[in-house]
Amino acid sequence: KMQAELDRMFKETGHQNAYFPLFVPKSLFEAEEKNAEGFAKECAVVTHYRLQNDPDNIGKLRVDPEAKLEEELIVRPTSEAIIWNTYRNWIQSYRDLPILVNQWANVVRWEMRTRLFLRTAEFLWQEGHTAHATREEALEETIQMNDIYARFAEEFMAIPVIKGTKTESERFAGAVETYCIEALMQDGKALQAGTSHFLGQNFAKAFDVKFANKEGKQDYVWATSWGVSTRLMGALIMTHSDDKGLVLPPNLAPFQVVIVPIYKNEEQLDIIKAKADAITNGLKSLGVTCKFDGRTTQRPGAKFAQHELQGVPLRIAIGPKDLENNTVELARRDILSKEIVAFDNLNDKILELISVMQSEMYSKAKSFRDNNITKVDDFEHFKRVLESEGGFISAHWDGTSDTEKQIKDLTKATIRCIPLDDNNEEGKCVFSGKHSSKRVIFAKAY
RNA sequence: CGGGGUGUAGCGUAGCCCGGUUAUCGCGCCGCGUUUGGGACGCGGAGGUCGCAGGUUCGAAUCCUGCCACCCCGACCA
Repeated sequence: KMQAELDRMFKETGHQNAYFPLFVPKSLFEAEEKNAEGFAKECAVVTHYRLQNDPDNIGKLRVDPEAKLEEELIVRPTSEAIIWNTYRNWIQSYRDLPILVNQWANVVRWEMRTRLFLRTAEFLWQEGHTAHATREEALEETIQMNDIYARFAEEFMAIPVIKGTKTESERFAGAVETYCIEALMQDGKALQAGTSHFLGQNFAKAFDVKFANKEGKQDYVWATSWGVSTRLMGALIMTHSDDKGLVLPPNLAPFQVVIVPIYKNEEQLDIIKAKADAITNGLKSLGVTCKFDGRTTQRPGAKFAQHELQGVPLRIAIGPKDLENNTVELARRDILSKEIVAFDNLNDKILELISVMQSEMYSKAKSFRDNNITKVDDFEHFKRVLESEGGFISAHWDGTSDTEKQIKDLTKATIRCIPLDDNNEEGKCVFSGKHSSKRVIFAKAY
């Protein structure tokens, strides 16, 4: 569902999907130096292409030492290199531009330590790679895509985010500027939820991608790349879940409504089934997805618990009492409330709740986030906040990497982003006391 | 790589210090019956190289040695 919604948003803004190879020859990977250096420490590398029976260990296989590749293949940690190597062949003239391509692909980053959903060695993501004739157009694209990520996070995932740019030390390797959306998890730690990079002409120069502009002069193309990953699933879980399990916003739930029958005999089950069919069909025509949990192998209580665990937004229970009174029991997953609803009002009630739940989940997350942004003006306070409630810290920074690093070494907090809002405010750096023209967002991050 | 910890049935575990019946308990699984408005109950049943290898011993899940795997913390993480 997340993939489908994002894909739709990409297509609405003129992008098309493509797919590029998983393996990147080492020589291509090396071409953009900063990018290569940034990822070098976490690359899986293919060195051989064949296994054979191990003569010393019957029944086991070993790597055939004879089958060594002449050039190692890097399992893509990101696809700039292989894509720009391809774009070189696609672009000669400004008439070939822009190229607006996205790919859904798995990538591998051999992290020293992984963290489920948030930093897995292999993950699924989408990576957009665009090529433009002008700096302005590329920058506009970078910002547009960051805005799309923010909209997706807020409107579909019900996760409030802060849009901003990264500091130099947190920037994507090879980028001129990295835009990002930053979210705050329930435990007070920050999560980078998406990034959009303005690559300038760095990759075009590294891969020699030139085009003839309108004046007939050769120029390097301007580039962007942008991505979100299965990490968003971690964000979803860590923003909304409670002790009973997942809480899915209605806009993302695979099924928005589940119907659980409660019955004493086959006869009752048949009647309930007929009602459930009517409800399901009625909801379908209203664009609401609904399934009937008719399993005879589980009792109602077990089904309730399971659907809560899986985060189904709304649950309808229909039992003997409801058949008598022409009602159903309707339960909300987000606040765990239940009410009896007249069968005839059900559709209206469900439509209303779906929209209420979507917006309430967002406002709940937003007020949590807002209540956990602390304005801080001295370093002792800065440390105290980090040690207690955590969250985002809005503080002045003198703009130097040195200060940023010292703060990180002392507190483990990093600058999550320089917000794009226009709250420019003169002040003094929370660490060095030097001049600052804007507050930035610090936090401990995943 | 450094520090700490754990390996016993599909999952979670007791037993280990202090060696000794047929390896404990719960969940789950299978069968039959009764049940069904919040994770059912009763009866019956299946399921085990106690991580691996070696050693000590009359006897090892338990003691010793080596190895392997996994987990947590840290370093790393555009």
